[in-house]
Amino acid sequence: MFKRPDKNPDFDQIEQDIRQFWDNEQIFQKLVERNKGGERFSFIDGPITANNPMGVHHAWGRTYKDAYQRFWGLRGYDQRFQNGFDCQGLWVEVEAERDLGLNSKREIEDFGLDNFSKACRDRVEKYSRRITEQSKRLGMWMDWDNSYFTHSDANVEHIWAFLKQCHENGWLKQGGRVMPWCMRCGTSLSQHELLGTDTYQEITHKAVTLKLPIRGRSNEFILVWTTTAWTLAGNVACAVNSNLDYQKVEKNGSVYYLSTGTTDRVLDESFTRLETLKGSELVGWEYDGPWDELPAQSGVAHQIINWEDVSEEEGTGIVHIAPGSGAEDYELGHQEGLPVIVPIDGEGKYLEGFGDLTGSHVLDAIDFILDNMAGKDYLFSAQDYAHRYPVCWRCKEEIVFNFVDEWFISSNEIRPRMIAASDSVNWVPSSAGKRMQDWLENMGDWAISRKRYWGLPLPFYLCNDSNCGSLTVIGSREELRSCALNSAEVDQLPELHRPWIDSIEIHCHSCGSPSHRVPEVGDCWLDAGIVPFSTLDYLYEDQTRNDTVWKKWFPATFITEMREQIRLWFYSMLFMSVTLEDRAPYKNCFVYEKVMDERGNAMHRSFGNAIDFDEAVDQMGADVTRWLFLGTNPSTNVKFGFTPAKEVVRKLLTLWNIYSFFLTYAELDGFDPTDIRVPVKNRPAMDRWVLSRVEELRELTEQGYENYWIYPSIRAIETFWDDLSNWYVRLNRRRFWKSQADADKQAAYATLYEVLESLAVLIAPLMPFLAEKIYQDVVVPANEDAPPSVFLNPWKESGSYERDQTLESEMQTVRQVVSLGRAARSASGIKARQPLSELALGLPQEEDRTAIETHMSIVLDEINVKSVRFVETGSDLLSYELKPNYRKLGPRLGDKVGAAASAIAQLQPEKTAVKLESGESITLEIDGYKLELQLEDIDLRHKGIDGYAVSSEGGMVAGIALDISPDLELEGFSREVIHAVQNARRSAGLDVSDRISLTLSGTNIEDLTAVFGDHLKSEVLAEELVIGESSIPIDYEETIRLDNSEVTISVRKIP
RNA sequence: GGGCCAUUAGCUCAGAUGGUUAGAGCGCGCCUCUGAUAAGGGCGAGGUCCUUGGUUCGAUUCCAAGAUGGCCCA
Repeated sequence: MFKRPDKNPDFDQIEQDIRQFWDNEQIFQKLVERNKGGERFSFIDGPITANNPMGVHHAWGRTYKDAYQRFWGLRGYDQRFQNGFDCQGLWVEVEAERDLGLNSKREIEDFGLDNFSKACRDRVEKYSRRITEQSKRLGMWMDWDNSYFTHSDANVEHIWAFLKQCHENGWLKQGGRVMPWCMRCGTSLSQHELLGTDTYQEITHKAVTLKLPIRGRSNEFILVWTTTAWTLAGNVACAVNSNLDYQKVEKNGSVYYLSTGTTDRVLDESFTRLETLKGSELVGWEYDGPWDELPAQSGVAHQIINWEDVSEEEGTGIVHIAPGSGAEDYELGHQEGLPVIVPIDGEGKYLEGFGDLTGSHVLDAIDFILDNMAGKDYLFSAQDYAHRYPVCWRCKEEIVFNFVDEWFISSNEIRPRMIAASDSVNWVPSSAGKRMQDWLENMGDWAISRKRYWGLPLPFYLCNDSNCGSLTVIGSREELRSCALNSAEVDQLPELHRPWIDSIEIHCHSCGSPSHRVPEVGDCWLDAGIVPFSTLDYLYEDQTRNDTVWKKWFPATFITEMREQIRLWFYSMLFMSVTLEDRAPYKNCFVYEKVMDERGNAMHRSFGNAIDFDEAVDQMGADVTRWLFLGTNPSTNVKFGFTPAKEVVRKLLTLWNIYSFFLTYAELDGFDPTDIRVPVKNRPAMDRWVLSRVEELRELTEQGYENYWIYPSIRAIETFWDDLSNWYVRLNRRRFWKSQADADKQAAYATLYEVLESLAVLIAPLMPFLAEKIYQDVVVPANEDAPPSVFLNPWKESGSYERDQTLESEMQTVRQVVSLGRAARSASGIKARQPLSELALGLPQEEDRTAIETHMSIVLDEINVKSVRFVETGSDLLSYELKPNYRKLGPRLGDKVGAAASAIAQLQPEKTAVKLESGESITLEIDGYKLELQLEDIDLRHKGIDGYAVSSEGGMVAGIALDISPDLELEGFSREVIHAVQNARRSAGLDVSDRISLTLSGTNIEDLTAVFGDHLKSEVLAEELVIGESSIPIDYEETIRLDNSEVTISVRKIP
């Protein structure tokens, strides 16, 4: 039967044991099997990057993923439990490069693309295994042998099909654009890659102000400011805002132009204002470019143009325009018909045609550039300038903006369809949906190409015949095979990756000439975005049938990730799904925030405040980690650390103590839960109350699970087990340890057993280990028919027990009155152990009095009084306060309510109270109106009781009678002695069930034992009570001093 | 410039369909209980519920503007 638990739980050991148990007994497999064919809960896992061990920030999301999947599993829903790994793209490449000691694209190519691809593949295989183990440690249940990997051929093929669809829709375009570009990685970054949290850093650049000669006006210059001096070699124009005012100034003998708002900042010394001009007056002026002598600059006419976005916040109000090196510059240049000069190559080195600059790197060229400008006397000033500047999200090198050829998917046609699809999704919290809408309204074309290696090979084939040059987009491996010059080569491909696939050539769909694949690979968000299709065999079954895997599981019932995924995974899935199926691929999308350290700062390795996942679970345990995450409001950052974890442990110990209490006595008593003979309706009110509370909790928690908003339930569960511990167990302890094995004891055991069983199931998805532990120790040993795991125990739908709301509210009143009574006792200054004669209560509400009468024994016990007296309204003892009931009177009286309030304050409270209580109404006169008031219109508050130590709250008042009769005094003495004996037992090291022989001597002991001897014996499990000197050997003796007596206690254990 | 979120006790955070005494935990001071306890209970100190307007009989709660902080876009 039951085993007594360890006093101090070793959570780590428990979790290991439970995990072992699940493995040995194949519990997860049994669950999956049991639920097969049931209603479906389709979860799609956002792939975790298999590039490093998982961190605590992953653990937050994975806790949610596991909790909701376990919940729907408990309820019998069929699920796929498929985990996903993100396996290719720049982030994997960067880590693989680091491992291999490579530091540029050339070194990768020298190393060999086949070797490099293998290294990348090895890396993701290694870390996917590692993450799998870590996830198991967290308690995550997944079908780990069936995880998906985004570098799989299936994934590649499904993306090809998507891209082909885009091409057929006419959305695919190749074009030159200015893109954020990482010179180290040698690739451009997409819009969403640029926007991550770690993608801006404080960087210091030289801020350069040039004075460029204006043509046809000798000794007159425009002042131009830039923080990217390397782009000056691509300057083709300067822009002013035609609406701004500009100044012509004289300084040190030269004449300069700059905007009025910037003069004081730019010209820190003395200068003379000569003239004010509108920006529009400057438009059309020609000036000498900074690098006119370069071949790349030949034929460029440098002019001042208008641009309304020019502001005065920085610089001079005259902006240098380099369409090859800035996105806005490019747009503007395009409108104005300006030439595009591209100064650098992919590594950041100046191209041919840039004179002495050619071959030097933009990050190293600044000194040369400054010297050169100074030599031409173009340099007005230069100083260090620190600002937030974008860096590569993967390798942290600073990026540049560079004009490159990339592939794009046009977003204009799909935009309204995506907005509509997003609108159909239940976003939790709803602000996530607003963010998605905002993102969709502003999204640019999707830049899908990367000039890299380990990634999706874009299936774009360009005809080798320059007269044709047609683009063929391949939609599947089979199509590639049928179009290939040599189909056998396709059959021999080890995988659909570079470099192997690069050697395949196909027939141009237009002219039949050989066509070659473009060298680019795809954005990794294509890889992740396709999974609602690729993992469900979308291409591999006939989707006109109704019984396909995809039809069964698409769209996902539920997905969840952290908020930045709105513009990443949620976005790319939505894009692809709307393209292919014109609908959202998920129904409920739950979004949470970020993991911070316990003080709310971002976790960084360099700050020393980062916590490794392994360290976290090892030290706090998986259940505690999970509980900490689950209890956080998901729309705020979680403050994660060992200090908050300690608090969680403390809360968990309350639950542990209840479990431990139950097992201790159930073992002693040999309680048999399969033989419960007391039906719930025949049990004491306390039992029915706590069972009703479980039911309330079940309803609330179930809603939390169903609405993907579980965190308020965490608090409710904590409150429940606190009530269970400090109200139910504390008040009912005696029922468990008393010696008679009667129906009352049966009822107590049965009730606590049922509560623990229910609670274990309720919390199982949240803290699976402790829940399973409780279930294994409380439910399984005593019941052969019990399912072997808490997770195979069917979820009891709400309503399986009746709630008793009357009883719940009665108990609420009782607890309120007990609390008041305690406060009154505290005010009396009399020790709680001393019984007193009377608790006087003034309770204005009839139902409150009824509640106290119904549960009188609880009140008497808790306050340690012999009787309760209700002090009736009108009694001289009671004082009152009358307040208007605003809820009633407000709507009825409108702006007269203030006048009514002052009239009520004038009333004589005692008389009015009696009148109202007897059912009569009273009449007030306000502003000439007669106002009739009933009892319900007045908030009648009892304030004090004369002659008692009192406490009052919310209109209730409790008073303690202060007089102590000799009988009461003796009883108080007996309780002191019992308490002292109990302490002695403990000091003697006795077990709670040991029987003793007890010897007492001291003042008044005879009087005491004459009245309370038997009671005393039964309380302390004494079989024998001797007064006076002990004649037998003893195990322990002590003398204690009470108020005005001294008692010697001797204890001997009876074997 | 636009969007989203937050602002409540020393700290961390709940909460109120709008009703006149706004809560918890931690921390602090005093008291107390204990035959489940790494515990528990009571009392106390500590709040302009960010500001200003509006709606309303009544606003900390709803609306608007602003401030501060965070996130996102341009």
